[in-house]
Amino acid sequence: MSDHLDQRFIEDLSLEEQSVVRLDKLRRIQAEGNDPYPARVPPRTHTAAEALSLWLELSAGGVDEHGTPLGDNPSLTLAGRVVLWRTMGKATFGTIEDGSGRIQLYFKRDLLGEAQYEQLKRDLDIGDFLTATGDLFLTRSGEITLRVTACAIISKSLHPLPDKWHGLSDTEKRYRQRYVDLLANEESRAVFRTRSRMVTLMRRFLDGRGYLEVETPVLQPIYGGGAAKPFTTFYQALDQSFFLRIADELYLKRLIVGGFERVYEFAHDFRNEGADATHSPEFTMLELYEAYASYETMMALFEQMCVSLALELHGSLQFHYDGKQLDFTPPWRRVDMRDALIEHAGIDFDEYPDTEEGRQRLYHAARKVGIHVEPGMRWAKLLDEVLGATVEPTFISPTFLVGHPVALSPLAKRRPDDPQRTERFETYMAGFEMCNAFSELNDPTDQYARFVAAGRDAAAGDEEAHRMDVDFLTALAYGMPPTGGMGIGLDRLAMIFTGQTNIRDVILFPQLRSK
RNA sequence: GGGGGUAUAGCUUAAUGGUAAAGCAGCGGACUUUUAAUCCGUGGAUUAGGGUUCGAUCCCCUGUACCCCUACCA
Repeated sequence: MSDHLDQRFIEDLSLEEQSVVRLDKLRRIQAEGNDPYPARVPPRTHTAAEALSLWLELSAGGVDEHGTPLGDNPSLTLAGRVVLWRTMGKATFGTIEDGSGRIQLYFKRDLLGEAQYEQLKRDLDIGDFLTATGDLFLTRSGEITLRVTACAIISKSLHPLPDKWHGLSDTEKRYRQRYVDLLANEESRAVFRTRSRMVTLMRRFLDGRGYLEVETPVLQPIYGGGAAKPFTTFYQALDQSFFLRIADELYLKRLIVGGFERVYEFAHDFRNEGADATHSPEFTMLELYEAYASYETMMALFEQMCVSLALELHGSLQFHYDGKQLDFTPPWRRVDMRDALIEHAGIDFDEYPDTEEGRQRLYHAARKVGIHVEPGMRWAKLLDEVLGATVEPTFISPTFLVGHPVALSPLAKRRPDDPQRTERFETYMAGFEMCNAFSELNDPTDQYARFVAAGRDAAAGDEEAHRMDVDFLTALAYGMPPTGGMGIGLDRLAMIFTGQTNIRDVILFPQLRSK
């Protein structure tokens, strides 16, 4: 039945026995003059969900002993993927699924005619897309069902679907072939619907506050706005190496310089680093900047945004995540980094200045409280290690961590009361970082000094050190108003609101090694 | 990078140093209101390579992929 090209198709796609059978059915449908992939199909009059709710109206006037409405009973045309199929001789029940849900169809030989009925029985497989026209009735067991008078296969499926009851659970296949995961697992579809809804709500939230959504370059000649190893690429037309952005911070601030007072971007950022349950090398960050605002403004904004997300997505400010109870009720706890380190690690970083001597003493102090640190670690790195090991895991309900030292925050403004610390906060939920915000440093001379300091690390071989960006400094030198800015880890926030504990489960197509 | 785990039919699972089992899906048959329909019959599989062994899916080594922990990643 299959010609030469079909044989190659079977080999190249590694079609198994069942798929070859389906391919034969496909060819038979064509041989009988029907198109299994028609360009035009009868217009769908209702989705499954619409048909089900229509039944409430139709049945309001009562139904007869066959389950048919006594009153008006219009003809509807539905379409969807066949997910269940039960033939019982001269009658068949099938269930189709469309984007709105599922509905049962009833096929009766006497109604369809023997030829079409037998053809359907013979050529249709679970997984095929079907269009069906008929009227609604209620079966004996009380299920709303379409009594089909005309139908057609509108797309033939060659691969058998995963188990109708267990779905697809193989992790690797779920990531590699997300389409199979989605079509087989309603829970997976729900996760991505929720993520999408979350993004919509965030956009609406910001738009409602006069923010402007912008797009800035993914390919950047100098990577900046964070501390991370970049992906590198080559820009042929410019004959120059470029980097995939690790952040869009410095571009959004240029827009503030340019006079846009409130900007945001949902940015795909790229960091050429390890992947684990909370890190993906390609991830999404929402960054936003607001002129004449400070980190206090950002704190209130993030809190309000998350409260509205929790109410919209969970209907409550309290919900469970990974077995932990999270409480979003404002005001959120605010914890000073120095106080928290004294409390949880017994280390007061004010007693360890950022000098070689102070660094060494901090190293030993960290060792003493049992934290795994390396002798060569920089002061800021040591502090971060201690923080990550002792303080961060205690932040389950949303918590603002404030009071970061300048050395950890090269783009943040100094505190007026303590120039060695910054106007910065990070928000933690369920023990990991969700957001990072500060009063943006707008003093070009101080920013220059910070780049120079970072440049020493870069010269020492630290790929992650901030790079001197003269154009950015030039922008600041034209004058940037006092500005509050924030970066929100969108994937992580999606994990919180969808109950997922692995970042790959909220990314539609996570990268895996090629097989 | 280090450590641990997993890999069996299209899917979900079982078992064994001696012919690899089941449910769903498939194929053939019965059944004109089923509900994961049911009933009868039936084909199909041990991640790749090497070793030990009379014999390996199982034991050993190597590779590959995925997962977890750890490290890296503020």
